[in-house]
Amino acid sequence: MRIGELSRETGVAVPTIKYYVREGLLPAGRLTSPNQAVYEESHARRLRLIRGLMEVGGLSVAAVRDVLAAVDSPEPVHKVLGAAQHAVTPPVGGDPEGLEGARHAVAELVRRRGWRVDLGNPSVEAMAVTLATFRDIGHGAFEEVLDDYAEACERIAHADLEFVGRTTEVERLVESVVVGTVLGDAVLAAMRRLAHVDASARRFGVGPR
Amino acid sequence: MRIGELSRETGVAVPTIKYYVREGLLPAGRLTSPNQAVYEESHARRLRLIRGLMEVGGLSVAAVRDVLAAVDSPEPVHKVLGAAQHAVTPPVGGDPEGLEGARHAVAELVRRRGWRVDLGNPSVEAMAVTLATFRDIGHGAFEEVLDDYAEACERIAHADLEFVGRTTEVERLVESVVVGTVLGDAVLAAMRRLAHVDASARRFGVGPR
DNA sequence: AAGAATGGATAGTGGCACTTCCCGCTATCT
DNA sequence: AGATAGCGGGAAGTGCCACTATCCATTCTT
Repeated sequence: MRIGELSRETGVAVPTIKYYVREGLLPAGRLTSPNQAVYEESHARRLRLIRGLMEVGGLSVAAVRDVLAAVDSPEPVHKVLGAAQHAVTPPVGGDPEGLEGARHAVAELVRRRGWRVDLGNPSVEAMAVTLATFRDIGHGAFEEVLDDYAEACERIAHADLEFVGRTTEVERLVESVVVGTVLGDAVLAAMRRLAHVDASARRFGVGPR
Repeated sequence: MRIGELSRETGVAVPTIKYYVREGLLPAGRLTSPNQAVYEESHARRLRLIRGLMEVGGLSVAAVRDVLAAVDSPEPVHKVLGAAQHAVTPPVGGDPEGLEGARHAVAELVRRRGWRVDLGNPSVEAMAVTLATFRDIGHGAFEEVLDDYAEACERIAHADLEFVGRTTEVERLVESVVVGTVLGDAVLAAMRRLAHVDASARRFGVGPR
């Protein structure tokens, strides 16, 4: 496959493909002469993965690079999970007012649920920052739903692990972890909105049906 | 309060505050003379809300404007929910290969769960695009977990409605809907990651404890 | 009285994800 | 064999976004 075909195949413009190669997201094609190269089906697959992570997952080029590095690394799955999460968790913004208290609330939650989670985990901090923001803007009562969220998340995590375990091709198991992590967020967010609409319709008796 | 104090109070630079006023995110201060204005505590609260939506919720200035318009509108709560969701749902990117089939999968899910959701809802389309992307990159098996996700989301939506119902100040009820929708996503994503780490630790027997 | 701060407006900045342009070469059509 | 299209590689440019800097005349603070 030449670059033009790759472009047609995936819907990604040729200069964009070149850009991704320069940025280290996509391996270069195999040169057959000083200015001709061939691309394999694996390039097309990788390219679709890149676009999915960016367009649906909302990742930046830099984040995609980190995530793909995790996918390609020979680490065991649970280490890759950590690396992928680290790459995906956006660098936390400024630190809000009640951050210390929010950190404590997260630690308490982790303890209550008996989660085997290191409190240095970036998601712990991300959650603390979010809870602190809830407090700052006067909606600290949100913390009362945390346990409901936690139970829901336990169920989701269990299902996610099942899904990953079902992946037949072992060499793409790590990829399915990463994809499930990133794109799963998008599905979850969309589905939560649908559930909101439904719950709201039931309570206020409006909408279809 | 003058603009300098407002800036110190909220940690937002003075030119940035002026920018938000120009962009219609923040009402202007009340002029006491041609070049002096006073700001109330409400401005500080609104400013913190803006920063929270942007930094934690990841919304653009334009999205924040739309969300705040919903907050300020005199519509009933369930209408505001729809408007807020519309404002928050990022315009869907390109349409992937198997979009039609994915749309069908979403419609089936909605039918199965008996959700009172209009299939024209932007979140339906967002979810279809995401599922189509899963298929495109060879992880269509993800759809097998949709029902687990759905049950988890029903629980979450129920808890969210409870939370909103507990809001005592009626005039900020709509705000709590919007905040819960936007920042709740961030909490949910972070918590799902923590649950992943825990589930992975249990299955592979690593990590703390 | 003097220095700092303000409202309002215009222009400029830095980061990001491309996109354009160019060169000399190669593949393909006729 | 010649014409035409496509290619690899690199440098520069584009458009958008969220600010940020500068300016001026006025007003507040000390």
